[in-house]
Amino acid sequence: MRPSRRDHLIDSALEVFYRDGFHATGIDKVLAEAGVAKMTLYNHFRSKDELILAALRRRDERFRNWFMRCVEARASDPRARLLAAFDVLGEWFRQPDFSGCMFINASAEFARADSPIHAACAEHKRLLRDYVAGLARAAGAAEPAALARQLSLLIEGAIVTAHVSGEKEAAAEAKQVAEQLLERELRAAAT
Amino acid sequence: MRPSRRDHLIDSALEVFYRDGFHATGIDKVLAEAGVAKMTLYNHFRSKDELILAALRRRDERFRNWFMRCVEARASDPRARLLAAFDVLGEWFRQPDFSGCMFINASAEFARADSPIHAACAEHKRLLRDYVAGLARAAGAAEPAALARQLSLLIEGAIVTAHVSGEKEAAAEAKQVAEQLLERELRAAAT
DNA sequence: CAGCATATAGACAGATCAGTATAAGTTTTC
DNA sequence: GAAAACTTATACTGATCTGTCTATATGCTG
Repeated sequence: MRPSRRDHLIDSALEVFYRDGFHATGIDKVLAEAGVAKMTLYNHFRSKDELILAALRRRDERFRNWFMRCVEARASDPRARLLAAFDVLGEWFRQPDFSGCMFINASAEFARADSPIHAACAEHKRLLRDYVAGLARAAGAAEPAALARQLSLLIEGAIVTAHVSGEKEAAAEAKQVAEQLLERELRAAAT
Repeated sequence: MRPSRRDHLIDSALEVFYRDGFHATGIDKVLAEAGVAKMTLYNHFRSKDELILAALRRRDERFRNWFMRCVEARASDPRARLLAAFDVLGEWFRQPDFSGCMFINASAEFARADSPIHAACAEHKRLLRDYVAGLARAAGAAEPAALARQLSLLIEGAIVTAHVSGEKEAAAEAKQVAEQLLERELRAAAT
């Protein structure tokens, strides 16, 4: 039992839900993709929603790891890393299976703020912004939290624009704005 | 035939699809909401997807009208109007039935770029950005198209943040960034 | 009033949905 | 190697899905 059935099930769910959406995807499609029996699924998860939650948790872990690794491989200086984040976004947008942010998509389908799925999406966004805030602090920003909120607006905007309008260059445009923000913020911190 | 059945059907579809999502909403729920027979629906629309398209078209028309009216009521100077747009966003986010941008939500559920529904969403975003570009041009921006793309990134980012994370203040934060962009862009145009 | 377009309710098709039940088979573990 | 835990296939529930069919009723128009 190396790649446990449970793990494999989550991976298949992740792929299918990201590609085709949550409500549009039936349990049977996930099972076929995973090559696993239905009872196995319901042995490991109470319901479809719990499987969705597990898939989102895995996506959060994988995506943030991938993102941070890429950022840190591209630059070592914290200021440069803040800008490199937008280059990584551009790389993501150009991946052939790019289909927007899975958490924005999930929030669209589970719109009630009290849904556990929606809450998981908000949590993902919070963690990503915390990472940006950490870089901003390391870069010596006067107000790292405020800068992180501003940069995150640009990040979310670029993701949406890349997905809805297919404009992969949104990452580069967001980067230009980010440069202005950084310049001003670090100038302010220097005084 | 004053408020025609067709119109009423589109209005009901608009409301229910926006509130509950597209795939999660059955035709029967729309019919119950509209108080209309099923055959009437299929007399006016080929399929559920065509009804969704009609609802999105109406939403596009209504939303853009509402948005532009609000912006123009809040300020008369083009530069001030560009900033007022973010105040209008904040007003939108605080509406009790706010559930994100219907077009971002639709793009999440209909992710394939070749879907007519997805295309309608891209078109809506294009039209909204064109409006911003018009204001930017009137404000005397050196590069109104580029400024509009940047401001649109902030708009989309604010919408997503307000919906996913429930942070209605995202509009005000985006406005602060917009002020910096405007200052620089109009300074550049003055030289 | 006659005629025509449209709307109605309701049943129906056939597919798919999430989730359960059962009984046989396979692994793991002790 | 036997017991315990897990996985399998298949069938089944009962609900819901989109879309069709029919037969009746309503309302507008000439």
